[in-house]
Amino acid sequence: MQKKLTEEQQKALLENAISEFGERGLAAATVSSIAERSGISVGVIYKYYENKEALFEACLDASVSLLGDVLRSSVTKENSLEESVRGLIRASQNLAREHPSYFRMYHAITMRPDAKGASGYAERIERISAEIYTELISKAESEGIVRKDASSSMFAFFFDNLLMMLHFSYSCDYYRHRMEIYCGESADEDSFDERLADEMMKFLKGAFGGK
Amino acid sequence: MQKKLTEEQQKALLENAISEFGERGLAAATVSSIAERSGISVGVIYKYYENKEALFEACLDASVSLLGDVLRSSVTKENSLEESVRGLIRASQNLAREHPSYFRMYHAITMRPDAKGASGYAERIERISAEIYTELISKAESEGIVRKDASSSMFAFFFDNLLMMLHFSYSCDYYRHRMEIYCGESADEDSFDERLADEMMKFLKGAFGGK
Amino acid sequence: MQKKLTEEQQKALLENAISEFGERGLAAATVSSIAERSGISVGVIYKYYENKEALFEACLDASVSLLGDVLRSSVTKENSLEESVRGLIRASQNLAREHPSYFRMYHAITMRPDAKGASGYAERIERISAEIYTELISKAESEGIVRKDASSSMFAFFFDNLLMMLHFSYSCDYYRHRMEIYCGESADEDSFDERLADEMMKFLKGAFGGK
Amino acid sequence: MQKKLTEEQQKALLENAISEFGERGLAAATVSSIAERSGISVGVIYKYYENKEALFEACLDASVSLLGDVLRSSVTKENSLEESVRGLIRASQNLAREHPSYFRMYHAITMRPDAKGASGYAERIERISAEIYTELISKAESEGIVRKDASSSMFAFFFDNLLMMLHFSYSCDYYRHRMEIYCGESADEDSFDERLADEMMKFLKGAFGGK
DNA sequence: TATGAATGAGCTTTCATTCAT
DNA sequence: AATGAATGAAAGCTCATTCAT
Repeated sequence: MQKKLTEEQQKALLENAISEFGERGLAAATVSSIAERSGISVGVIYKYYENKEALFEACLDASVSLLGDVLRSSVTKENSLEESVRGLIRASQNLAREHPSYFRMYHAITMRPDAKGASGYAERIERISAEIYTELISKAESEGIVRKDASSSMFAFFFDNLLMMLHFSYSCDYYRHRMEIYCGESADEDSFDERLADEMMKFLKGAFGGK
Repeated sequence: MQKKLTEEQQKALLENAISEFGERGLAAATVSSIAERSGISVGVIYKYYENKEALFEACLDASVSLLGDVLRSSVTKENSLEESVRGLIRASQNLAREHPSYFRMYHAITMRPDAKGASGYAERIERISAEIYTELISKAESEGIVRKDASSSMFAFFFDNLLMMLHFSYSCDYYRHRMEIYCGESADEDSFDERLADEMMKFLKGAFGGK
Repeated sequence: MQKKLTEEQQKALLENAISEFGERGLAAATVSSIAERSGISVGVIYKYYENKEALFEACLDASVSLLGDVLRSSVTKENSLEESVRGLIRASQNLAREHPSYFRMYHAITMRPDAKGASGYAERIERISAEIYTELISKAESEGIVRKDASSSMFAFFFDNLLMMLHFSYSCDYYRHRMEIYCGESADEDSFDERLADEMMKFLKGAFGGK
Repeated sequence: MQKKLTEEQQKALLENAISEFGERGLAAATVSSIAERSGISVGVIYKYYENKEALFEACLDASVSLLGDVLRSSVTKENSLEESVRGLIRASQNLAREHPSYFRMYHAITMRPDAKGASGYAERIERISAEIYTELISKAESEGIVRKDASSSMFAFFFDNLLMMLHFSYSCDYYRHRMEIYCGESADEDSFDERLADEMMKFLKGAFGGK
């Protein structure tokens, strides 16, 4: 017995919970498995979180925060639009390789039918996206690259969709496998990520550049 | 007591199971709820499917088949490339509005970490996509619209990603909400679907047409 | 596995639950112990009763019903007031010896602080007493034995108090022991019950008859 | 951290434990709630009492002592028999209104089926009663009021029963409600207590005076 | 010596699965 | 062959008790 969960243990708890939830989903994850992974007792989890649901929410929070931080930081004022978008893609690839569970958590929410939980998170998560896209659009305008015949909001939607699928493709077994089918077996090599980023930039430039 | 589950009852079972799994996910769905929805007994489900898992797999199979059929049928030889792609988009929108659970099932697959289930399904599903894309590419070639500087496989991947997100956006609460944030609250009006299809076509034409 | 809990098993379940609750009280009683005593599985209890609380309520109902039936039947129209009261005492003694748990259940409710549970039962239980006392009072009036200087409602209260303590004295270990201290070690002999009834009649006659 | 629980803190602990046990019963009461009520830590309770059970026993002891003290003191040598009995009744009413938990504790003992706890307490408690009744009887004899045809031990038993029910009627929700049904809704007014005492005296005088 | 967080056994409840009818 | 009640393993959660500080 220890006097108190150390800072590390608390972090580990959250990290392990994210893994468990990411792997099994809210319903199938078990609190005792999370406790075991974390080397602590079941009971103590309930000292920190009211119940399994609350732990899940905390995991979402943590994931969303981290994702937000990383993605936001790749869109700096110094970079050009093109550099920013490429930075976003590369950061996504790296982050998803390192913390696949964070994205799987994200993926997991989207299954929930309830407006309360799911939609509440939608707001929270999209607020991050919004910040990023606002920045990108101002860049785009200052660089004079704005296709006039397009709905910028829908194009932003498509862009975000592509990014999101990139996240899943790098973090969920299924999507990774699918990506390999499309893009070849070299999916875990490092150069692959560069190549994919290149192609995605081409795709986006064409889409946004218009004719 | 009935002689045997009729064809209709078996179909209803699958349909209801898809709804239940689509709504709650594998873990949270209950066999007895499925039985109840279907107006049959729990016991008989176990005569047709070894266990809950097997029923789930059958639902995946059924969903994938149906989606495949519908999507394939929207890419006919008679149509031009543009007509085919637009057909794919419109069919996806309609199908997802009518049978959201089919897509949610699809979504559910992607949660599974195991190579057995997930990867097996990846093959199965992508075989369908492959057929479609083979057809599309042959159209593209015959129409002389092939951007030469692009990796066609990766561009196909991006295209499929966009389509997939379209599916989710029309079938999962979370993604629908997100789409509304991007594209406005009119998301359930009929004209909205047309408009979105238009914009998506523009996006794709730019991307594939390149400069 | 049986097709269905037989009528006997259902009765046994209730009976055993009454014993368990009577012995340990609501909080300390365990559902699995009740299942074990009854030779059935835990799960099936939840098919018959929504939860432990509901089972407890059902036990109260059953106890109260039985007590009511027995006590009511000992106050028949044919009997005189004196015979009726004595009948009530003797019936109480016998019933409490045979079904101590029924009275312990009764005793158990009285611990509950909530007006909802406890008071609701108070009404239900006292309705039974009310019927009995109404009958007794009409007998008393017809026999011309009514002390005029007394509050009949309060005297009824005292009488019921004495009867209640009689119940507890015959069904709870503590009260039995206490009765033995007062009335001698012969408390479980049969003649003792007769003697006690005699003395109680004397006590009551004095009280009600006045001087 | 304090040096040692002060006298007051120890008393408060006992007092609060009595309240908690009185309100919830042994099983439902929680040690940490008692600690919280008392402004001390859980751990220290285990320095003073081996376990929850032991604390409960100590609470019983304390309750019984207090009740004994108060009741004994209302039967003083100076008072006549009648004054003493009335004093006992009035003291019971007041005490039960002020310290309902003490009586609920007492009530709680009676639930315990074990000879160890329950019977041991019976002895302890009845020793107190014994002292009181010895005093009362000597008064009765000196006043020449002794009904010769009655078993004095059984009559004492009945008398104590009435007193006990009085205690419960003033301290437990259930019994209070029941008393209101019998004696009217005015049960919490002060004059009510007087009236009830009067009637009880009449009842007892009749019973003991006999014809 | 007091603290109060950690422990983990144990309780209630659910539900996949079985099998007597 | 279908039924649906019974089974019982397993989960979430609580709280008496311990012990590092």
